Amino acid sequence: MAGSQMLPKVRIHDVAARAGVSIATVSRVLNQSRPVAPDLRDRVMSAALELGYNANLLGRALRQGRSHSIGLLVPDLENPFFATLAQQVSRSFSHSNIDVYVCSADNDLELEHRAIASFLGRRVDGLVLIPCDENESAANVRMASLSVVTIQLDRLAKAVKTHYVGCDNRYGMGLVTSHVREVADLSRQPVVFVGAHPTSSSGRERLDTFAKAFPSAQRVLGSFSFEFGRDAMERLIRQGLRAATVVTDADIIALGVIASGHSHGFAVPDDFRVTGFDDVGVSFLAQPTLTTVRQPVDQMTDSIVDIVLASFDGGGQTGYVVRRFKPTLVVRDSSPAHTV
Amino acid sequence: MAGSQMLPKVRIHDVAARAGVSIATVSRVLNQSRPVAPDLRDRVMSAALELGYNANLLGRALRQGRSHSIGLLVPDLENPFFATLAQQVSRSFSHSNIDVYVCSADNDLELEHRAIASFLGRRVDGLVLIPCDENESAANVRMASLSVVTIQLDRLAKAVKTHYVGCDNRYGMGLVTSHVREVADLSRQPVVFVGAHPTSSSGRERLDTFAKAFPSAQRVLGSFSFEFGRDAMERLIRQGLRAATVVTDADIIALGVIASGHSHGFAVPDDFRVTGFDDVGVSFLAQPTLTTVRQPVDQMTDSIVDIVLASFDGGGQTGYVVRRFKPTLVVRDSSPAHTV
DNA sequence: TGCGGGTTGGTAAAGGTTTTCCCGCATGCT
DNA sequence: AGCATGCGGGAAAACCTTTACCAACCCGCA
Repeated sequence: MAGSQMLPKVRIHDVAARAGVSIATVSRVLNQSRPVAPDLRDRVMSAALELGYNANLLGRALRQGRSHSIGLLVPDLENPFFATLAQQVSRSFSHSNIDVYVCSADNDLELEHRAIASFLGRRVDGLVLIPCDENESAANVRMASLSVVTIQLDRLAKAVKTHYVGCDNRYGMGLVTSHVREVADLSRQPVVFVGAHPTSSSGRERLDTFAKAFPSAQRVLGSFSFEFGRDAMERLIRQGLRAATVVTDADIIALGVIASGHSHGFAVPDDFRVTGFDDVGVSFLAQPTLTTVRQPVDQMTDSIVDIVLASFDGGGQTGYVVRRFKPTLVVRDSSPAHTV
Repeated sequence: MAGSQMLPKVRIHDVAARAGVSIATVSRVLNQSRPVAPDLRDRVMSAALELGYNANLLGRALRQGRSHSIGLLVPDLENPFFATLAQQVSRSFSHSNIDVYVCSADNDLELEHRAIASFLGRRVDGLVLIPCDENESAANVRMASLSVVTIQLDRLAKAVKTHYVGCDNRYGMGLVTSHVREVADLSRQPVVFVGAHPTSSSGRERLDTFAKAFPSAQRVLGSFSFEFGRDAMERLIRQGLRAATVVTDADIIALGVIASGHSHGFAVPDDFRVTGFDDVGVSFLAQPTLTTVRQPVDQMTDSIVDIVLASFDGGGQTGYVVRRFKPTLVVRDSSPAHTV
């Protein structure tokens, strides 16, 4: 297809021929791996330029045993929090000479397995994983960790020992429950939890903390999605709920809750107070603006770079890095601190 | 780092030794490239399984001249429309044996260049590009198109001939302007355009069509982001605007517009009517739900698969595929068809 | 029995690069 | 003048796989 324009690939051999030197010299010039006489270097440089030489990274990786790339596997790119993580991981690595390649597992264990196997087959130098499921993903994560430096991000399949970067979900949900306890007029308004089934570590930690703070509160569980938040709220209202403080464990769920509340004619925060988690970009544009827990995403992704780079140098040292960043509570209009 | 657990990579040679056959036989069994006697095949299979053999895809790609992968380069993963496209492209390819790797250019021409060069160096079999800039990205797109089958998606750098898959933006914006003309009480409410600078083809096509329909309408231009939508509306209100039909060229901008309107005490759609474009997931959860133009994303990504697969077979035929899908207008509460 | 054809296994080349090893040359020192 | 040193260049091995080519074998058939 349009094959006519496809240029024949120019190899290092061609550059060498044009410059009148050996391929070793070309390689040394291009990688600056050893000093080369100025005149030869110039000849090589201009030859490469004129031919439009583009090194075959497969050959290089095969020879060097490293591909100068890492893989990032997210459960779902349509979840804005994961999209933000992906963007930030890329950004944090953009100043190193390591390429970041993103794959989506589409919340499917089989696809997760295939994606990891492909990454390993392509010999990525590191793998950043957000496991789909706290338990079921363990085998997949283990496979990765046996071959390459592996960092679990946000979610942890704790059955397998790897590096981990995330936020302190218990602490974050603790901030929420304190806030809710302080703000909600508990004598009149019930507290309700709407969140994901605890199949991911983040979800479980948040739910656990909430349950410990409000043992008798009603809980509605589903998935990390707008739709679930909307449907859950729908159900609650149908059950007769008319006022409550609704604690969710993700902004996208909170947005669904708010939308459903509005569509039934309720006011937020007057009738329902709502809190989120993650502080994704849209949350401060929600109506009303959303109280949520902000994760220090850029610090998290920066520390991933540190771990990866450190693993290249000190390939020998043992021990896994576990970094849990403290999130912060951002109080906005959906659950105002002052009495409404 | 935790290097102790790193398993030594098992090569095809090891499998062959364990099974007592030659490496050629192992390759033939694993790829089913030629029949192998049942007993040998079983020996090879179990040997591979026991050793946990994971083929080195670099070696394979180097030899075969194809990597069984394609690259997808988006300008910005935090833009939910691009995230959705990325997810859907992955999903559409998940039934072929082609891996999709996503990269973000972070709206930066230099990063866009680097990403494409890396993809080419890794010998992807195809490249799906959403160019950052209609004009400035042309050189980058051209570089790609000279080496590999290239498909521009959503945005088109028309200076370079490639395949293109997108939606008919003029038609889509035409649906909006008809709707606005029909709905808006033009005698009282002005029509205002808030959208991105026409540096991408989609943006330009949408703006052109709007400008042709409402030549004298005010226009505020910025970037494809929540923040711009909010700031633009802020400015309009400061300038004294109290009621209008605000046409935007992206849902994320529309969300910013609505948020700003609300925060200044205005009602949507009573004071301001707002329309979006793209129909990203959040738009039907916005408050009020957002009138927008839906792109048939799954059809678009499916046709990308078709183009890529076709280019593998009929490598010879010439001509570029250009598919512009008709979008549809989705009228919701932010600009109701009935009089408010 | 001899031969041809089809099937199956192995050997080796090829794909593009980096890097080790070695050699020649020039320089500096005694 | 002679020797040690060091710098820069080239040849070739190595990375891992697929595949073209060849050899061997088995079968049936004349």
